Amino acid sequence: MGVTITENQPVERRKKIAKILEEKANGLCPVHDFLIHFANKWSMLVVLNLGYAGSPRFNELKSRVSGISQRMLTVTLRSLEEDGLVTRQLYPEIPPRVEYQLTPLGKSLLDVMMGLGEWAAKHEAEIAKARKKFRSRHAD
Amino acid sequence: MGVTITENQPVERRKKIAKILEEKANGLCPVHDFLIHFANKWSMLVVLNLGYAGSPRFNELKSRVSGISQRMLTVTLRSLEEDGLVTRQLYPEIPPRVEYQLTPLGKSLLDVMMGLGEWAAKHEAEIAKARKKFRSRHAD
DNA sequence: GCTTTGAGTTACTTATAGTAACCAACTTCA
DNA sequence: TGAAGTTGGTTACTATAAGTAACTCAAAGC
Repeated sequence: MGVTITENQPVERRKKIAKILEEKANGLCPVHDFLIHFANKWSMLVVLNLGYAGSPRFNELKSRVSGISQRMLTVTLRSLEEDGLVTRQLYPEIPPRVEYQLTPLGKSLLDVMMGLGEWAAKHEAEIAKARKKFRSRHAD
Repeated sequence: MGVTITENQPVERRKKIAKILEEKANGLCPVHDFLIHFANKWSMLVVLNLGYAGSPRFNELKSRVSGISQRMLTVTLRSLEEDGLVTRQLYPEIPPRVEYQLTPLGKSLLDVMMGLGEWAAKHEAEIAKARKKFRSRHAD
């Protein structure tokens, strides 16, 4: 009843996260370092979409990830490839055919990302409500 | 053995995510809409740090979230407050005292974020290896 | 030859992140 | 008296990243 939600989190888990966040390998904690590359909407949406699309071709992926431009899809895919989350298979035909796929590492991240996607979908209305409230309070 | 990791994901779950990503309320899918606000390293790191810091004051949080500037912390906290993830408690003293705290909504997101943090820590070395490999292949 | 095709580039504009200096108003110390 | 320190910010500016639109390549089809 008066129990807060974080208390559902095992204390051990919270302690571990605290430790990770304080840890610094070559100047940055691993979470920070990863988020620098990955914490942007296109990377996340591309991983999420690759999760159920199999091994789509470039344009197929482009039409799935609604709103993304050709350039940003290229940039995002290169970055994911660099981090070892995605493979790029080029078939040297003309016009070219290129297929993208999650690596095992990418698939393991997908599991976590799906949680985030589900959270976003579940709490959509609550967030919208909060924004509305905030804006009416801060309107002048 | 030859089984890929995504196959560990129940098919039902993948289908649901696919549906969510295609869904469009006022032009955007809820995941996209949420990520526009939240998919940046500072928001994620602030939520993660608030997760174990209780209700820290502004400067306390600033020193925890390593590398964040005063301005970006302010901007990030306002955005989190707007989305209903964080509360801001101002005590009108001088010098001022302000305490930040995750809301229940913020705490529910924390659960998911901890998964992401743990993933990043676990796969740090693998990512570093992939980056090195990518760079040596693409060096000219 | 002119058009289409897929998977990108390139050049350019706009938005966001990052840096450094400044502020308010009260307390402490000299 | 008056200079310096305190906290939680702003403001003005620069650097980086995202977004937009036009262009490319090499072959196939008309």
